[in-house]
Amino acid sequence: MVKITDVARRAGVSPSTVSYALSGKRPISDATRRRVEAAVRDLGYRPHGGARTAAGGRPNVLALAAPLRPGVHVPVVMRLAESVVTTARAHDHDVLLLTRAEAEEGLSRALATASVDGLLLTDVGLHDPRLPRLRFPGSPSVLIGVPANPQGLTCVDLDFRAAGEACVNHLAGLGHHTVALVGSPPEVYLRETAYAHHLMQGFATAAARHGLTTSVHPGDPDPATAPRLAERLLREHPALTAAVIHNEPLLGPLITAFEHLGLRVPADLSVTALCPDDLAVTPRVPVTSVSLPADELGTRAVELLMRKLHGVPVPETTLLPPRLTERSSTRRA
Amino acid sequence: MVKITDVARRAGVSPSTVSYALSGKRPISDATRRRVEAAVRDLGYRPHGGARTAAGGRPNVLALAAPLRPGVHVPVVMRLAESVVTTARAHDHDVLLLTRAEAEEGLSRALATASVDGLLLTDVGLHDPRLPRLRFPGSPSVLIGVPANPQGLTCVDLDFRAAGEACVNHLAGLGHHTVALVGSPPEVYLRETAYAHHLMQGFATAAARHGLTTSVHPGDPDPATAPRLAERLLREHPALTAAVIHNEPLLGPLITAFEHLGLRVPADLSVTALCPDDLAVTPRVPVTSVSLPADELGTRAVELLMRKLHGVPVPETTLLPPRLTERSSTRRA
DNA sequence: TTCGATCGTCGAAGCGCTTCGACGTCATGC
DNA sequence: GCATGACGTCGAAGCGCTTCGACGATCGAA
Repeated sequence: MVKITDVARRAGVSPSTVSYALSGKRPISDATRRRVEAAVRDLGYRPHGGARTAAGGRPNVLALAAPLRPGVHVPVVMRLAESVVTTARAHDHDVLLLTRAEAEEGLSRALATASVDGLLLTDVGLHDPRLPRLRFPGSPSVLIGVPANPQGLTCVDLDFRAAGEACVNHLAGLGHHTVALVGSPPEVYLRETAYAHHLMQGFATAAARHGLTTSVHPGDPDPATAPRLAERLLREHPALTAAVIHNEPLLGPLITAFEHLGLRVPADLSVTALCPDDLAVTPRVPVTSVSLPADELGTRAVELLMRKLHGVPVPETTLLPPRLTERSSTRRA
Repeated sequence: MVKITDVARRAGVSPSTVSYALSGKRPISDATRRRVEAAVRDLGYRPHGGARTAAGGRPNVLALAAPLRPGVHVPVVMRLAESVVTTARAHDHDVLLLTRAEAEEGLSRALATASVDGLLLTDVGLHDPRLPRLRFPGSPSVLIGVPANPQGLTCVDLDFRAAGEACVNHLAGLGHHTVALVGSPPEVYLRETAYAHHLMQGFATAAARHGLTTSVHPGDPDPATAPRLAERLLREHPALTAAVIHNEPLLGPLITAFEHLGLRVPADLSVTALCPDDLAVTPRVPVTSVSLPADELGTRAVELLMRKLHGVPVPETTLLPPRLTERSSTRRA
């Protein structure tokens, strides 16, 4: 292992000078800096992470607590994870992955052992049990999701409330009167997952404003259940002319199921979805949708966290405005 | 932050005694050990990770290089990741997540900065560019996947070759003569991903042995393409009576597509799959399948790595034998 | 010309931990 | 009763790095 003294010797300077040349925390002459950089390159020097941290530096690691709970749509989580890792790397940080059982104990451990600088949390519940820990000073964190009381926290998410409203507004604007929301799997609601709650709220609020008749249906994520669900929707709500679908695995199958039941989309039934853009264009009928910007969420979350780590104040809640793209699945009633 | 000297003071011993009491590297009297443990509990002491590493300890972190390349089935990767994290935690290790761009540079960085103890690699190619690095001593690693030349490496995977053979043997045993393999997306073959290659080999070998007529079809992972693919298969191979499907997103849709074309499964077409068990039971017809034991792979990989880290010799290649479960999608020709 | 103020560099100290050698204290075996 | 070794504990050194204070050199302002 090549260490800082090796670099120092080769560059003909002292170790502290090498340290300063690399960190830029004190002025170093151009000539010296170049010699140091050359030595670093030649020797392939990498500062020892542990030593750096021990000496009061930061470990340059973020923890991503992504509990893979039942009902979450895995590809979206993974996309988020990837964008988190990529963005973190751009800031010279690595990402420690915490999962399920970990969630609570893992957070404190990671912080207590000083092995991470900050925390990123996904799958936030309205009354998430992890929250109390996070309000403690000295645990810089960013939630991807907005709990019931975001005070003293930093949260970022798609504005699901506004997203729900946007879908309803769009449908109401097209003259629809009876609208169904096909949402996340029941488990997601049972644990009061924040986004599902906000979406439903937005949906309900906008529907009430427009005087629409609505119904809400948690959706089993198993595509095989789509025909049953479609059939039930039509039976229970004969006047149904529009649906909002926030359930990735069900989106395509549900449209297919409706069509098998003799409903043409969008001629007889208008559909809007809340899902990643690429998924919206996959079904036979490209679906009018509010996009779920997993990549941007990851990026934003990391950037907020980096700012916190640098002591820059950040807003308590950052909501990305929903972007509704009209495609071929909605039409005037 | 509570440090080892605090614990020492409270327990009335020296810091070194605390260290030994906790690590067990030297004998400590029961009484002392209990006092130390009590102090640790009372104070909520956690050793500082960086300091520990700096002082020659190991960071207790594994790196998981899971490049999320096009064509990989995300849920399987995620499942693997989760089982890796869980198993690693059971060994008191954390997991650093490396992704795409990272792959090559990230590996050396993680090792060079002494921030990880070992590496876990997924999505292994037959001639994976990461291999040379890994044969170097001082980079303990386990590949999840078996490259063309596993010499000097440690690999673990489902025995995809045997899995391919098992599917074909099963179908041949039922009297089928014309069998199609619907495989991974083209990208997967283009980068010579190990598992896809081995599966195809096993498929071909067994088919040859049984004198079957075969065809191989990479499958687009977009379920919407299933009808087209089904139609093409039947057109090009009118004698087709059986298929092996190794393409998770396509499995259900393809079966549906066949049925829409008037083929009953299994009456007219027998289908076997290579996929996680829970996916096999999802389609209308539960599918005879060789299970893809993502959990077990993750667990095995971590355990192999832990053994290497402890200096215990491990086999070069560990292949999990395929387990074929008969369900309702295959029948005598 | 002289006096600060900067600039650029160095040595030493210290981060929290582990580990090594040393040293007292007991049993034990003769 | 004494050497012997194992046991249990301690102090000091050191891991590789950062950071602090110091100090000569350089430079502009008076």
